[in-house]
Amino acid sequence: MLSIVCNNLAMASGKATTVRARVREEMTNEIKIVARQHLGVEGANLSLRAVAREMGMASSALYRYFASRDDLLTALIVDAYNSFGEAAENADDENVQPAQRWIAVAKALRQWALNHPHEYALIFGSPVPGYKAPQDTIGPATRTVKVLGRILAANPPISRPGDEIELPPTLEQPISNIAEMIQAGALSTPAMARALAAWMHILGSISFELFGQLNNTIERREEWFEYQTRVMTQLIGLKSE
Amino acid sequence: MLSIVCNNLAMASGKATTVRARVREEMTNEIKIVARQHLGVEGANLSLRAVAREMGMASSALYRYFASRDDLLTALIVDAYNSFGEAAENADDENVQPAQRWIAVAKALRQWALNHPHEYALIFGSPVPGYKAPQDTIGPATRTVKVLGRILAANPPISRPGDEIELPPTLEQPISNIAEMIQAGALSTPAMARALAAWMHILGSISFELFGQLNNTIERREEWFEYQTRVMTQLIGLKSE
DNA sequence: GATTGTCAAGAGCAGTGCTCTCGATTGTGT
DNA sequence: ACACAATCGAGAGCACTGCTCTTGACAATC
Repeated sequence: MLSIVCNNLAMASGKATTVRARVREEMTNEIKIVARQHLGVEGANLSLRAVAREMGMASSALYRYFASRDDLLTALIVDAYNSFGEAAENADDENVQPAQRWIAVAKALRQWALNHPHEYALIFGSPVPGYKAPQDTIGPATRTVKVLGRILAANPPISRPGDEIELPPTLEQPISNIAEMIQAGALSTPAMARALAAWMHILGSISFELFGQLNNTIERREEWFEYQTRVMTQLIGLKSE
Repeated sequence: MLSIVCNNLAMASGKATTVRARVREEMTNEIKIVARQHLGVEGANLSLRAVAREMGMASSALYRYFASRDDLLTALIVDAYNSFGEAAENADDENVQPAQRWIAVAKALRQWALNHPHEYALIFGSPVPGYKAPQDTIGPATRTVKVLGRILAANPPISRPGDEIELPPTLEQPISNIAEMIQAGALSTPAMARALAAWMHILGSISFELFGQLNNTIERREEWFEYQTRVMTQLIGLKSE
């Protein structure tokens, strides 16, 4: 039954190399799927042996596909980043007013986190002990912020009288570098800085809720999150309808 | 040599019960200290056996003092919450202007997190897998926000024209409940809501930096954090200088 | 058809949390 | 002062973990 799944997926992926390569690719995919499931019920401490057991193979055989447990974790992290970024991309609609655009993306990210709590914890939670994030993760990691950058670039924030807190000169360069990276180079540095603050607020707010800090305080979390995000869009200076 | 340390500390602690009780109390303290050190170099996966090894005793003997590894972790979490709250309390100076007060506390919290990264991860990072936060933690957890509440209560935020985003009616009650809890009941609910958003921004910003998301982007992190926090105080409506 | 590369399985090592039992020590009541 | 009870540390042991190495079976290639 495994082979059937493998063949189907191999067909879908399109890469028509040798049969062996296709099977191998499908095996690694299967492993990641099972590992993701185990991550969902077990938490961050993923057991290779348990994954192997569920797949009906010896634990040692897993090492043909992933050099170590950290390697498997890295693969899951990359996938999580991509899935997170994809959620943002799908939620973004260019035909919507800027503030609503930002809020919609933020809500989609929160919903993704609620649907994939352990994968969210994998990328934005405390780093796993012996693990060092490899270079593979920085690409997919920028995918999400690029969506936000697109919103900012398309709708340059209105200047907000009274908000002119002088940006320290030493921060000018790094902030404008970030603006370049997310392809919103036209933004003023204070606007970019406020947008970054809003970004950190989004992640902080999601983490706060997901990691249990909101228990026994606020129950209407969706509304609370949306309200907060709307306040932050006003801080950024995004026009609202 | 261990007994000497124990006696000294027992003298200091003052509780003059039986010798056995004092030694026991000091043993648990000693265990927590060693565990904290191991937490610092090893990360979240704390090894009871390693702690016991370092203390020169059998791993099974540890179970005389902590019923399980989770129990030891809980003790460390409670201590961390208290230490975190204490840092906030010490940083708060009533004779300072409101915005600067808020910023000073925020900076102190960030500094504490930088000095105790693993303890910070313990309380604000992803929850450890099989662990359920017991009731013991909610008391020390509110200690920090009460400091912020004190600042808000002593300096009711000025109303900010243009920021009147209607707070959803369903949020009125929970928000004012929070205001009550942190003893800032006089605050308006929108002001309280904005302060909460600022609080989540602080934690999000610290986590962002501490968990490595800021790598290769911003180097002047102290200035960056302070700038952001100042922006947020303006959002709250705290008077500056 | 023989060779080469790939794969899964098993045994084994060092480590983990945790339980149980067994002496030894200490504290307390008579 | 003595006996009883409570406490404590150590050791063995169980089931589990990540990981390595070796062995044998299979498939692709020349």
